[in-house]
Amino acid sequence: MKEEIKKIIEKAITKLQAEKVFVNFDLPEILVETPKDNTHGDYSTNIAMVLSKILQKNPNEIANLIREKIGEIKDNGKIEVVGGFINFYLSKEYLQKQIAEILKQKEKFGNLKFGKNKKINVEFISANPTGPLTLGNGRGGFGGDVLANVFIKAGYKVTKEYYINDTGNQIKVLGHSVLKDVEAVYKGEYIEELNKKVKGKTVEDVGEKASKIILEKMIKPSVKKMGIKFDVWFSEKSLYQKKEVDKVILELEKNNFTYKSENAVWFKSINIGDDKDRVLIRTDGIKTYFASDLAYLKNKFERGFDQLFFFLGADHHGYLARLKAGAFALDYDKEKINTVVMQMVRLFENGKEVKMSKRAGTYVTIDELIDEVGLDVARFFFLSRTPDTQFNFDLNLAKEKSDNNPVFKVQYAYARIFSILKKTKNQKLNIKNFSLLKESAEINLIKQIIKLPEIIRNTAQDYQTQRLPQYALDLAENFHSFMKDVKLFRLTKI
RNA sequence: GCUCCCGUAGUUCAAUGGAUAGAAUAGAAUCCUUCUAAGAUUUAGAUGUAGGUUCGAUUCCUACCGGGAGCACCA
Repeated sequence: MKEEIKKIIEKAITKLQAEKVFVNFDLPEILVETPKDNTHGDYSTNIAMVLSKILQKNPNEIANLIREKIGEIKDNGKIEVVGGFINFYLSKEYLQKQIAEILKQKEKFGNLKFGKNKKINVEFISANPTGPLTLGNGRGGFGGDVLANVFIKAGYKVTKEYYINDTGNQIKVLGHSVLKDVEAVYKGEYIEELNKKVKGKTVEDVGEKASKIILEKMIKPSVKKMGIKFDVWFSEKSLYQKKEVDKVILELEKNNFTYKSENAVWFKSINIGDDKDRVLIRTDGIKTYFASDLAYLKNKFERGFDQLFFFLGADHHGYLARLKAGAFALDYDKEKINTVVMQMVRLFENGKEVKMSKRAGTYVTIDELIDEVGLDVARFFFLSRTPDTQFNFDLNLAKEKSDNNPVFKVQYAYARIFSILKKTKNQKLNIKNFSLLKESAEINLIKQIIKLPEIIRNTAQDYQTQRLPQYALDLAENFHSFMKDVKLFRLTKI
């Protein structure tokens, strides 16, 4: 609808130019928006204000000229000019038709062609297999999952991917921790259990075995519990086994992006977007995580993705520059790399901050949270705020609040809808006459429902996933109002 | 010192450069006691400070104040 309005306005302006009412100018982009206040119409454009400078005319005058040229549009109730805005109102007939259309489309309603079937890789969580998933992973997990789902709905081909750092220093550290020797770092009950269970010849061996158990018995079940399904679990170790790390270092050498200094091999990234050079092979011969990250990046590009998304914690925000430099040096398009940086989740207890640390063993796991408040509450809780702002999490408050949490309003609406569907299951309903949908509660509900495609589109563009819980809440509220005002079964005895 | 994020009702959060800054929750008032719940309506209450750009700034720019994160041959 928005697009149609844009075209209509464009046509009107072009006509006015042809008639020499307007001078010729390059048409600026026409913004059609949904006003916050619905008395200002269902759609609205500020084009007249934008043009007032170019045309040296009063916005209201311009708006009226355009309004006249537009004439009447089918499906439109009325078009009004107010204070320079041109406001469009949808007619009841148009709205009623939308319901018929939705019933035809069923769950395909809201599917867009926006993504043009482009391939997107969304990597999220990717927590090291050295301990359980915590609240911070909850934020990245739900956020990544939902954004990936939005992309799917918007018409992209999406791969949800988890990168497992199953080799290297962290694994060695885990080994020490499980053996409880002097170099032990990680603490917690699970370490105690692994200490009893895992035996191995070397520290690395112990670490690797332990990390496999953590991945299979802790992380994967947590992910499942979160309602997330990954398409690919990608192992870092496999990159070494297939010599992809060596290959990528060779390629950088060939492209003249490496040098040796103090017996270490460096990636010359300082002049291509990064603020310093990065080590690829340390003096002791060990390749850094960044080296395998580049191999992984190359691997993703080779799989033919059009866009790569990384969900990063704020503590990794500097990572983007490094990755882009890597892509550039490897002759890939660095613009295909996108990151969503999630600010930190800080844990509070009784108003005081508790530093979360896997190493110190002070953290709240995502399992604990879900057990405590339920999956819906947890998901809704994390998703309802923008990734840009830090998240102060008070478990006591979350528990307390769960009784009057907005999510229950949404669940209640779902329950009521389900109940209606159950009641009508055995009745043969012949739904044809949509013109009966004319009460204001009905009209408002329809207007809310048909916002979905726009929500999907906007979110696919700006990644602000908090829009979705908000939409669900608005929809639930409209539905409750509707249930209050319209007695669905008033003619049948229940 | 440099880089990034954030300062909005009592609280938790919204607001593609637009119209009277929206919700939720807590507060006040009224209704409902249910088509399975925790439902509906009304009401009061906020943009850190100082400039700038703009017809118009919560949004963009600058400075300052405050909170957080990062600046390793760790990830």
